[in-house]
Amino acid sequence: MTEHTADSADDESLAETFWAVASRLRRQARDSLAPWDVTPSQSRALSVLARHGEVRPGTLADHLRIAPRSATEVVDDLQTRGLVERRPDPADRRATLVALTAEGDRVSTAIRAARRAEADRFFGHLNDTDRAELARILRTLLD
Amino acid sequence: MTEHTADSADDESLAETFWAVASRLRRQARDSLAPWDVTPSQSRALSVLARHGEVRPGTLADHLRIAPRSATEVVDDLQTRGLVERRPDPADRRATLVALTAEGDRVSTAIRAARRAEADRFFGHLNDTDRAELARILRTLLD
DNA sequence: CCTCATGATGAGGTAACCTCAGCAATGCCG
DNA sequence: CGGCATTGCTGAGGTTACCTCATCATGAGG
Repeated sequence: MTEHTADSADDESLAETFWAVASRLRRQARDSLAPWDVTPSQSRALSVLARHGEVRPGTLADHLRIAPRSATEVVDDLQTRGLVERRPDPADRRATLVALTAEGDRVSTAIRAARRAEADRFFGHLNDTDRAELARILRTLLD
Repeated sequence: MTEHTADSADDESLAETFWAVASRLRRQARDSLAPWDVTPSQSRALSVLARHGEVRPGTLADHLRIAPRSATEVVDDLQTRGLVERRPDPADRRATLVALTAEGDRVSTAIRAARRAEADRFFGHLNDTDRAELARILRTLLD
């Protein structure tokens, strides 16, 4: 009936192993954000803003790969926490520009450092060779 | 004493690459479930039931690593779709046993096959050596 | 047999998304 | 240049997959 090769079963458990790693990494990422009381999606938005400077909500949505309406929501939350501000786009009166506040910049930088430390800790269990191999293999999967 | 070499930036991008792969894999998994109109969390529950036979909601929750209350919810959904049934636990009148219906068993088997095919397709882009390496390295990360 | 623990579930909440409508400003085309 | 579709944002309301806390029945130990 379900006569399959040993490779198939391996692939299935490979996916399972992959998800187990993902879940551990996700938990660690979440924990590392705790000190700033910022959710993962807010943190993603902050990092886009840090990388790209002021952008319109729609552009932010593109970078985050979410619907424009959802970007509005994330910006609302960040604005409530005083981490970003909205100002009119001088080039288009329909549009709004979202920019980090000084506090937002500070928090974003701190989170970036924490994220790096977290990745160090997580992937630091591998030796240099394995880390390079993992990076190479993962990139292969992204073609 | 995580004395590490100057690879911090690499580790960060390694995490990013990992998440990019994860998101691609997740999307493929979601698509492969579409024919059965079953959500990912329902599919996880079905697979636990297929593996373990009839279990109590609480046990199901343990396997899924969710709160017992949330397991009740998943079971409700699956029951509405006719994929599982509840029956009283003869050993404890407080408890309920959740079991796959015939239809649930059929769907669960089909999903398992689809999942295997999906994993084949996804990790099939790697040669045997890389696949083995990936599996080994991921397992290393799970200590 | 009385109390505490356990199993399930109702009620209600949250994060992070979504679509669809509506409004204002813009860009283009004849 | 006037009309009209398009673009940018956001209100309203929905979904998924979780959560906690309270409640109620049953079970188990002293």
